[in-house]
This record gives sequence, structure tokens and C-alpha cells, in this order.
Amino acid sequence: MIPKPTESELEILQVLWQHGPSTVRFVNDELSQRREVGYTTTLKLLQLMLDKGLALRDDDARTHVYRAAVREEETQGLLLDKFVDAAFGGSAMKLVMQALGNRRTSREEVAQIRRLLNDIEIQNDTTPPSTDPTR
Amino acid sequence: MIPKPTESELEILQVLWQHGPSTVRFVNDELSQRREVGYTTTLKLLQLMLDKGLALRDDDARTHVYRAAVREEETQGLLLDKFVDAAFGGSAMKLVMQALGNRRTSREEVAQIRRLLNDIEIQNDTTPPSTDPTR
DNA sequence: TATATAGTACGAATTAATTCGTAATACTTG
DNA sequence: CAAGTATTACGAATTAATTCGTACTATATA
Repeated sequence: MIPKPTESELEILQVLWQHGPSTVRFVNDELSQRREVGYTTTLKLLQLMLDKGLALRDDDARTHVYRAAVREEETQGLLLDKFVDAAFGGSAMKLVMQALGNRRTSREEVAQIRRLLNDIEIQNDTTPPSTDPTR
Repeated sequence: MIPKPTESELEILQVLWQHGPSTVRFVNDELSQRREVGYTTTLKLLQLMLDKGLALRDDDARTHVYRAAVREEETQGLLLDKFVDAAFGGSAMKLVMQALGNRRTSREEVAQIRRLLNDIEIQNDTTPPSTDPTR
């Protein structure tokens, strides 16, 4: 089981996912572009993430290199589930409608979602929904 | 500006949104169905929410009645924005794709999203996207 | 009316997350 | 090599969120 990352840990994971294995210095520079943050704060967070199993590190050299220990999509999926429960009473549908409704969605994006919907329809035809009344 | 509710506050807001104005007792009973929670804990949270402007109360009678001071959709929108930033690097698109991809979506729901996409297309034709390269 | 019950207020303990200072050590460079 | 610089380790302070105990007051009921 992967632990749920905190806000700050997630911020760091974003850096690691986007840039790959990184030094503390690099991560800290990235974070500093968004907000004020001390070097040792970033260091400590990375060390905690190592303990929790959110990050791995290569400490062969004096300057350690950290990388994400959890996959981006998997982590996002976990967080999404919790968020849907917490903020949308469990309705992923409401979330999607709100996400699409409340912001600009380009033609290309609309097309992309349409393609996904087509795939889902095919799935629904191939593997019809369970009729189990308890679900 | 409405403050960002914490996890517990959000849990309570869900109750208030779903059931309307409620006593502490009622809210606590609802929460207790999901998890162990003391009465005075719920009371304190509602009082804090009152202070923060997340809830309102009618204290004419001895037994106070609390109600949400923030609208459901508006609050969800706020939280969604922050969540998209925190977990999906700002890409609402990625979130939607993941939400649709990672769970069962029924025919009715697919149809509903299609209708929304049609509306969006019409918007895009009526009000073409900005060509500002910085956005 | 006296006792039990239900409610509010609020301080304070606890827990979780974040932040940073300081010491020790390894590297870099004049 | 000596002085300055960068890095790690780690304790501890701070802040934010949650939880609950206790005192007090109002209401219900025996």
C-alpha cells in the first residue's frame, strides 16, 4: 500500500515526475520558483518521503539523487478517489461535469474526450454492466 | 473570499448541503455513521466553521441550528481548482481523462457528458478561443 | 421541586505537517 | 593546505487541525 502524500510531498513528487531523478538543490530551486522555501526544509521533506517509501535515493555520491518511488497515474488515481469522496460525495460524474463546465475546453480536448467516450461505449457493449441490484 | 474548508469541515458541509439546516446532534449522528466521533468534537467544529464564515446558525432556541454559509457548487469549484493544481499539475484535462478512464461509466452518464460536450462545441464556435500565445 | 438529561462554551491536549537552526563532514578553490 | 562553500543529518520549534474533558446552563420528567 502506498501512503497518501501530503500537499508538500505532492509538490515535490510533481517535480520528480516532471524532471526525473533530481538533487535536493534542484528540487529546492524548482519549489522556490513557486514560493519561499528553505533548503533544509526541502531536504527534510525528501528524507521523510524516503522513510515513507514515496521516494528513493541514490546516495553513492555525496550529493544524493532522489527519484519518485510511486507512479504518477497510480498516485493521481488514489488521490482522485479520496477527493471525489471528500468533495463530491463520491460522485465522479459530478466532478467531471464541473471540471468540464467551469473552464475553457478547447476543440482538441473535446475531441479527445469524445474518443475516450467511444471507447467506453464499446466496453459497455462488449462487457455489459452488472445487473446486481446491490451495486 | 471564502476560506478553504479542511477535511472535517468538508465532511460537515456535505451533511448540511444534503440535509439542510441541522442541529449538532443530527450532524454528529450522520458523521457517526461513517466513523467514531465525539459529540463535542462535532460541536467544536461547527463553532469554528461559524467563526470562519463557513456556517451560519440560528441560536434563537436553546438547541442551535446550523446551516451552510457557502454554496455547494462554488465550494466544489474552489477545491477542484486547487486539487487540479496540486495533483494534476494544473491540467484539468488529465483529471477528467483519469476520472473517466479509471471507473465504470454508464451509458446514461456517457450520454450526459456527450450533451455537455455538444454545448461546449457550440460555445467554441460562437466565441472562438483567444489566440493569445501566453495562455 | 429535585434529579436526570441534553445542550453550549471553551480551554487544552494531542496529532500531523511544516519549517528551520545547528553541527558535522566533504568538497572546492585561492 | 587553509578558508570558504555545499551538503547531509537530525532535533526541535512552530503551525494547523482534530479531539475531547469539564464546567455551566437550560429543559424535561419523575
